[in-house]
Amino acid sequence: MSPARTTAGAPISSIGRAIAVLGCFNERRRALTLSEISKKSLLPMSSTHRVVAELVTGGFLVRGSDRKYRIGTRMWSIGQLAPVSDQLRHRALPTLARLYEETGENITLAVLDRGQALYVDRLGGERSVHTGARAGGHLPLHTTGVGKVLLAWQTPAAIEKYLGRPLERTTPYSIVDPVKLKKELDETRERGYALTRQESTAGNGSVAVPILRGGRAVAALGVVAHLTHLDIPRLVEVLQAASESIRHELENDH
Amino acid sequence: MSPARTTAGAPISSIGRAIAVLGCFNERRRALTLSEISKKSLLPMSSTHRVVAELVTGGFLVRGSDRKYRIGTRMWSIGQLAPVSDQLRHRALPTLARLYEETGENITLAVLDRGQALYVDRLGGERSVHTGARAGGHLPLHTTGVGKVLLAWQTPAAIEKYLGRPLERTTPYSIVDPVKLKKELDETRERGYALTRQESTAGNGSVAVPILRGGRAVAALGVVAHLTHLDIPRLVEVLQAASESIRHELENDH
DNA sequence: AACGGAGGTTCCAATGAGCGGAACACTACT
DNA sequence: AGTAGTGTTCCGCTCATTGGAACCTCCGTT
Repeated sequence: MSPARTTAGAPISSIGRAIAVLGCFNERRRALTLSEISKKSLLPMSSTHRVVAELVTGGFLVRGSDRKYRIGTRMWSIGQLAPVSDQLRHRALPTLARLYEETGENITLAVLDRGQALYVDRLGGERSVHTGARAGGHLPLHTTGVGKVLLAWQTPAAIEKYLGRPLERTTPYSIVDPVKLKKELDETRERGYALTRQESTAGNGSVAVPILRGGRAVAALGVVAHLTHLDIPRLVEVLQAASESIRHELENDH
Repeated sequence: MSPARTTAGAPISSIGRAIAVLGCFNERRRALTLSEISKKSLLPMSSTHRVVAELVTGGFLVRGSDRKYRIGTRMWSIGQLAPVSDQLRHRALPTLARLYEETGENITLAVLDRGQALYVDRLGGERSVHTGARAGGHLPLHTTGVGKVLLAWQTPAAIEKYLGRPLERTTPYSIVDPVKLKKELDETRERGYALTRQESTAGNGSVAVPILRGGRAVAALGVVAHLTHLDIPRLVEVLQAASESIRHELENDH
């Protein structure tokens, strides 16, 4: 009897293990030692060692001079072929860059993916604050500006469905009460943009606007900044202009 | 005896097969049917079916309504964690966007990766011409502007090594004679930028400049456009300014 | 309606690739 | 020298993986 196959109930295939290993990496832990991978993936060391070695051979992992493993260029390269709102990203990028120049703060572009906000692009690293958002990363809908926007402009049914699930708390300011969140979403829809104050990360606030098509948000555009920098009226203005501009780009020749 | 393990000499592990399947996808073929994958990967249909099914379960592949398979969001998401010139890309993006606004043409940023030009960013889709370049894609060093730049500013030894290998031809204008290419590289270094005329794709030309650090090109910045649009003096000027600007960005606070 | 072909899926017996425990290295800190 | 943490190799058992074959489901054609 082989323990690993009996522990979790469902037997895990070799490929499933490889994916599990790759899944250990995330925005917080981009470099892992073998033991860390072993712990996170719940695989025995020797199995981890073998799987990891094969992934390195395939170029999906690389081992740095610090002996830690990282996601390899090959994985990035193939990943780029995924259809992740390609149109949107291409059309929006120049506008995002302009926003970044104007504000000097983190600019984020997110879409709805599997009940979370998927950040498809993010501009502005060192000049601005550190946020949880990363291109390729997922964050909850109810704690982020772009998330609240994406949720507010969904169908009522989809909103209800989201409210029915447990709402995770990430800071003391997170809105985790379904009733309060529903009210917040209504207000967001009314005023046309969303605000957060330390609901996702301490010290930060955000403003976000939807990119609308047929009454639904196909994406959300946001600015994250330190609370003390947050000039809301100005940001709302530039964001709404940018959103309009992207909407036009999307409508042109397509 | 299992044929698949004896055909190619080296036995291929389950994980290796999965990687081979994912490797079937490329810029030309972003959506594949099961049979196409089977043919390309040289795996029997039933094996392909199983491997693909597991990759779908893991979110590394998705099946569209056209029944074709595509790279999944999960793969993109994890791939984003790969350290692909992160600093460079973040710092350069606003400058790339400005270049795009100014020229309206394809702007590319590439680095050297495994003896090829790896496009780490590309701006400007529909407004401009169609090129072979794609963020995440690899192209030969000797047929592209950014490639010639990356090669020209390597060590003499690295250049000789490259010249020793067979040079692939992609258009009738490609330079595939090592002697001519060496001369071309010398000229490139002298004048400070590279030019191509239909050497990569028919009808297109390009201008490219290096982003230098310590006498070596850490990256190359290029513009690809239809030959008739190619205002070389102007492009050289804006590219060199942009290169300078990115070089400064890279030097600041790091 | 019958045919044919291509694409896709399921089945199943055989088997060897993957499995993980154990023993072994290597380093670092004490 | 001792201990703890990390990484690597070995090896016999076994079950997941394998691929041929049968089957299914759409097509367009006859």
